[in-house]
Amino acid sequence: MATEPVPLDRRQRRRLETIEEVLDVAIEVMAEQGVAGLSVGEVARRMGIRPPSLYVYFPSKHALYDALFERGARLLVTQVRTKTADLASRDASMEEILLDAARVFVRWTIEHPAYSQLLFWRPVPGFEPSPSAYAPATELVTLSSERFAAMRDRGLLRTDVSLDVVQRDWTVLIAGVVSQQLANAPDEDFERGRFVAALPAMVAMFARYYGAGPTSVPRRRATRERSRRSDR
Amino acid sequence: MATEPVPLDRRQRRRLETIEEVLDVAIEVMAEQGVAGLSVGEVARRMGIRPPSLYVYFPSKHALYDALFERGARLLVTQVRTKTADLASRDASMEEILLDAARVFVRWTIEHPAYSQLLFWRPVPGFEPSPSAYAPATELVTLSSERFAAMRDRGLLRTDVSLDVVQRDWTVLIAGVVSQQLANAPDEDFERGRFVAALPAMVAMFARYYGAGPTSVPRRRATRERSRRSDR
DNA sequence: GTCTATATGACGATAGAC
DNA sequence: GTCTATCGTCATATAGAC
Repeated sequence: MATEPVPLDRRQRRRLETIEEVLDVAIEVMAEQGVAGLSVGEVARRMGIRPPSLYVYFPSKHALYDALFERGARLLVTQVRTKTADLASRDASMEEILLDAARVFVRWTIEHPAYSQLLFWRPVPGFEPSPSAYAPATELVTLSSERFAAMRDRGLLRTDVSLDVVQRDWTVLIAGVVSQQLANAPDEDFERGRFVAALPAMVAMFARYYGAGPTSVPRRRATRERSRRSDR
Repeated sequence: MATEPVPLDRRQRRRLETIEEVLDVAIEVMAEQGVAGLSVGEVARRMGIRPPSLYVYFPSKHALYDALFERGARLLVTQVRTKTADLASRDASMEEILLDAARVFVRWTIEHPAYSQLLFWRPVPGFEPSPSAYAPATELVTLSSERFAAMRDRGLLRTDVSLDVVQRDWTVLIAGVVSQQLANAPDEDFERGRFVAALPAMVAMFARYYGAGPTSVPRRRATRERSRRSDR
């Protein structure tokens, strides 16, 4: 008798589809106009609807940014989970594991510059992601930290440095490559990127510095800071 | 007899002072509202004048950004020239020289986040610095390259890698520290910055990798890229 | 050089009819 | 859920009097 057994779900699904479309178009606009150049009116225009209609799905522009932030982080997490090779099973070197992970990560950021700017820079004055939107971004750090913990368990990592420090320095390295590429040569793709090309060397110096074993760390010298008069 | 021997210069000087004030206030606004949040009206408001008056000094908002870009680069160049210790005279190590230079550079960026975002990121959709505004920024690269060239001459640098590559990787490293600090912990100053604290280690791994001598590069292994199925 | 006045338009967001 | 209409605000930029 009921021709539509779940009419509510149908409507909800339609709603979700529209939301996805809004996000797709928003990313498109951001890629062209810059992250801060996103405008509700422009999104509506491209979707063929009027600006007020968007407010049915997003109560404010900030909410739109928030959803974009969360979706970006989710997409990147998925990419890292999916595309990173499971090198733990084989006896891969630290350098192999890290270069693989770095390539997957950096590739995504270069192919999704709009998301990356939103995720890794601070281009929107008033905007800070909500805790729920930030959650998947935290997962990225967790993933990376677990990888380092696993490497330490396998004896690939120096044991005289905390995992937090290793993790921090690793993010600095990756952020440097991404930042330089997106800021100075945003039109180059992953294969041609001049700063992406620095990845192997960066990973090599990192692995040589933080890797365990006598060959990788020949002379363990303290790297504490010195006070120097010249630096103000 | 002539009480004002150079009245034209006086007027010109007054004009230059006003321009300087505009730039000061503009930086102030950018620091609070974000680089993209700069508005001509807000600058005028804080100066106690009307927006049209600003157009006497800057024909457009882009021209204002351009002047800010140039001034930022000039300030940074001056800082690097002035504050960097002349370690070439003494027989300083590569690590000492680089850590000193890095600290001077990074300190300035942390203490001038608005300039830094304008200089090193791309926060303003339509804006690209004019060639003349870009000139002092180029000088920064030249300065750094000359430093590496000097180190090579003194036998501190590996000779099997081009200076361009060394220079590129160095910028990646510094950009990583600055980018992470400004994006993730913009409220921390230079001394307390958690990513600034990564500098000694980053410099150490760089020096160990690119420094000359048998102790710094124990096992010269090729770091060519491998094609791997997992990376898309 | 500074002002008033204004052109011109975009923006985010809301009210209320359908 | 979508629309028209509109509010209120802000923006960049220009014209022309003083």
